[in-house]
Formats: sequence, C-alpha cells, structure tokens
Amino acid sequence: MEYTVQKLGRLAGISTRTLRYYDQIGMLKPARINSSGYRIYGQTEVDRLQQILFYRELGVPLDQIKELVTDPSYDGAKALKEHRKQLLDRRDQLDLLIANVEKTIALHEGRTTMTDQEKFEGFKQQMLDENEDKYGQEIREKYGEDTVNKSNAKWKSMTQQEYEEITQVANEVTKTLSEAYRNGDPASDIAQKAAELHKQWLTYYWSEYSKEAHAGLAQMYVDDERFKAYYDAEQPGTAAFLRDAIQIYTGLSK
Amino acid sequence: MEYTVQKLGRLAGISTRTLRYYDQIGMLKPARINSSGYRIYGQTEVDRLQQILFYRELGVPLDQIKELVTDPSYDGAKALKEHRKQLLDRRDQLDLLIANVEKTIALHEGRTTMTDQEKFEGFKQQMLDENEDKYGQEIREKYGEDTVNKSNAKWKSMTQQEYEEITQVANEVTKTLSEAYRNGDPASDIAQKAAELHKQWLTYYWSEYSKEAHAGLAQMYVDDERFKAYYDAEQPGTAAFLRDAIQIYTGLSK
DNA sequence: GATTGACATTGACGCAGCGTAAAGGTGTAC
DNA sequence: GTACACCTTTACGCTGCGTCAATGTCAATC
Repeated sequence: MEYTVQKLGRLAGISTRTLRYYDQIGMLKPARINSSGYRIYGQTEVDRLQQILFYRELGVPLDQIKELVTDPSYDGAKALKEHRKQLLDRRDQLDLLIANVEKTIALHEGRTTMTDQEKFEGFKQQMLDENEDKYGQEIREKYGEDTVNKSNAKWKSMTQQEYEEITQVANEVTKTLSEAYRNGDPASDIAQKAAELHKQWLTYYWSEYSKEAHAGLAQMYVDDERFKAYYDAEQPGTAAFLRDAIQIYTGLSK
Repeated sequence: MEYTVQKLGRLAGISTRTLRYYDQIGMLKPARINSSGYRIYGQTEVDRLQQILFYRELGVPLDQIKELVTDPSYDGAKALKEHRKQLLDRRDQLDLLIANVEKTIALHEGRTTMTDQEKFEGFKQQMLDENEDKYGQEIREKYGEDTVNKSNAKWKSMTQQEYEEITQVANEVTKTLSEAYRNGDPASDIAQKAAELHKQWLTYYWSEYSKEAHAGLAQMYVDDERFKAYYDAEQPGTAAFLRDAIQIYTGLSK
C-alpha cells in the first residue's frame, strides 16, 4: 500500500503540512519521490508515523521523538521518565498558578460586597484604628489635619484595583524586607528596594508624599511597641532595620 | 525617581529586552524619551509594570494583560475567571498526559522483567496455545513447519519495543474494526484500514507475509468457533465482517 | 583630547510546530 | 478541453522574548 501526503494524512488524522514538516526536519522521510515530485510513503513509514504520533500524544517534543525513532540504541524508558518529570514539574507550576488566581478571584469577590468595616482587617485595620486612636492627635498635629483626613478618605474610596495592588505591594514589602534583613546591610540594593516598596505602599494611603514624613513614620516603627512588634514578629530587629533603610533611602540618615 | 531601562529592569527583575518589547507592543510606554533617545520611566510606569508582572505571574497572556491595565472598564474578575478555566483545562490535559506516560513506563518496566510465561497472557496466549494445540498439525501442514516454528521463535525473542507496538496495533485493530463494522461496508475505507492494521499486527508473528495466508487466516476466524467467539464478543458478525474486509484487502474475495 | 567601558538605541533572526496563503504543476473525470 | 482535486515549493505568521550586530552616548580615566 502506498500513500500520498493527503492519503497518509487522512489515515493518521494529521495535516499534509505536518507531513511535509516532518519530512523537512528529517523525522519522517517518504519512501520515495515519484516522477512528478510527489512524496510516496510505504508501510515502513506508516508504522513509523504511528510511533511518532504515539510519542507526540504523550507530549514529547519532536526532537526527542526523532531520537527515539531514529536511534534504536536510545533509551526509551529513560527518556520517558525524564519526560514524566518535566510533566510533573509543569503540573506543580500550574497548581501554583491556579491557587494564586483563585486567591485573587476570592479577593475580588470578597471585595465586591466588602463593607468599609470589613475592608480594614488584619494589619491594615489595626494600623488605621490604632493610628486614629492613639496617634490621631499626635499625627494630626504633626502632619496636619488634612493629610490624615485625606488618608482615611482615600482608604474608604479605594477601588477594587487599588486594593488588589495594595495587598500585593504590602506582601512584597514584607518579603523583600525579610530578605534584605538576612543580608544585613540597610544600604544594600535589596534593602533600598524594600524601602522603595514601602514608599509605594505608603503612597496608597498618603495623598502627598514627603521624605520627612516617610522617615518620620519609619522612626515611629521603632519607637512604638505595637508597630515594632509587627515588623519584628518574624525576626527581631527588622523594624530598626527598615527604619535605617528608609533613612538612607530618603537621604535623611543622621 | 526616574529609571532607564536597565535600572527599571533590575528593580523589577526583568530584562531590558522585555521592557523594549512591552514598549513596542504598547503595553508599557516610558513616561518620556530624553534628548538622546533613552527611555525614561517614572513612578506611574513602575506601578503599572508591577501590575503587569502580577498578571504575568498568573500566566495571563500579554494581550489580555494589556486590556486589563489599559482599559479600566475591562472586567478584571471575569477575565480572571476565564483564565482560571483555561488553567484548569490545561491541568486536566496534563493529568491525562501524565497518566498515559506512566502507563507506558509501567509497561516498559513490567516488560523488562517479564518472563516468557508472563509474556503470553490474555488473548495472545490463548491464541498461541490453541493454535499449537489444535491447529498445530493443521497449520503446519498448510503453511509448512518452518512458518510455524519461526512464528513461535519470533514470539519468544520479542523485544520490548516490538511488544509495545504489538499491543498498540492489536488495540487499534479492535477499535478500527468495531468502528468499521458499525459502518457496515467491508469495502469502505475504514474497513480496509482495519484489514491493513490486521496485516500489520500479523506481520509481528509471521516472518513472511502472503496474501493467501492472510485470507486463509481470516476464513479460519469464521470457521473456528473459538476465534469467532473472540471477534464476535462485542458485536456478533464481526468475524465474518473482518474476513470479508481482508478478502477485499488482499484482492482474494471470491 | 583620546580612549575605554558601561550603558543606550534600532533592527533583525531564531525558537516550536505547524496554519495558511500564494503561485504554480499533475491526474483524472466528464 | 476544462474543471477540479490533488500535489509541489516558498514564505510569512503566531508568542515572548533571547541574542547578536552595528552604532550612539555618558562618565571616568590616561
């Protein structure tokens, strides 16, 4: 039985383009070329194509399939195991992605019906409440009534997108800071990046940013036990480290 | 704070090429171009890049990210859910692939330590045993001592690869035949494909193929109750159908 | 003021695995 | 004779950049 590209394609359920491609890359050459230049495939080629498609269905990349079907000494079992490992890795990655996407969706949905009250949970809630309770006076005096009011107003009018970003930035601050702290140098690139992220995070709350206010807040992180406790929770000394980094970042180190 | 491509790249942990690419596709354009043609990014761009990278980590394709970050009316939640669906589909596919690869590996490994005894299980064992028991004489007389001996010898020296292929082909014969039978015409393409697959399967056992022997075997499938029972198990009449198809295939129809 | 080295620019090819024309030759049936 | 299905090669397109190549710029050093 002899086949032209289209016949073989139909037999195997693939396109003629694919067959010509496989010819081109030398994975499956026709048995012969007839006088008109047509590709003619024979039984051997059909068998081989079957093998190729078998491995292809397993998701093995073409160059590996080529090895498998051309080199009989090639260790098929080993190749398959290697391939399996790659597939498993890919699945792990996918699982991570899915978990993250779902987290984000949950955030979205939660937020849609989130009351102002609910909005301020966890650390951020504490921070705002405590800010108002204990530092309300102090901060208002220091930075002016307007700044504080604007900050709170900003919180309440926060859009979904902003909330999403803010959460992410806050996480990044924590992560980067922790990494920088292990490094030990508040002037290091990573520590400076943490300071910058912190600034970014801050600008979500502050309608106007100033180096002085930033540095002042950083000092407060150390002086006040509650803030200090938050930052030092994982590793003692982190609050002071962040203050140092921010002071360098703002150019206001003493 | 202003950034050149490299600075921003380092900050965000991506290559300058990526930044130029994002500029090119209009996803993240620099705040301005300085007099030397350098790209200069500002705070707005840093924030936006962060968003972009966030979605990128979720595996969202760039053009969708572009929508997300450029069009504020775009429904982010919906997009994310759609994306999640795609991810889940991809994972299902991956799981299927992995299962198949593992099956194949198991086959490989099982075979590695497979004894001759174990080798002949199921249908193939029956066939061979019965062949030998009941048809030993008859077949030897009909096709010659040599053919039969060679066939058995071939079985015993079968390599891993051959065994794998043979299993696959046998399955395909069954599948194709069943499909062809429903179609009803032994001269149809699909029925002829079944006949051909059957020939392929046969050549694993026969060192020499002949149309006559093939057609003869097909007739035997009908005449002998045990073979008939095997082929007719799913759908009565299949054995006769296969015989007809093979007779047409070999050009030996009466 | 000349050189060096680290940066910047645009332009273009390459990667996997084909899909999809475009521009033409071949086979066969009516 | 002509219609129509089939074949050929050539070549661009898709994603998301990596990786030259050729050239310009900036700051520091000889």
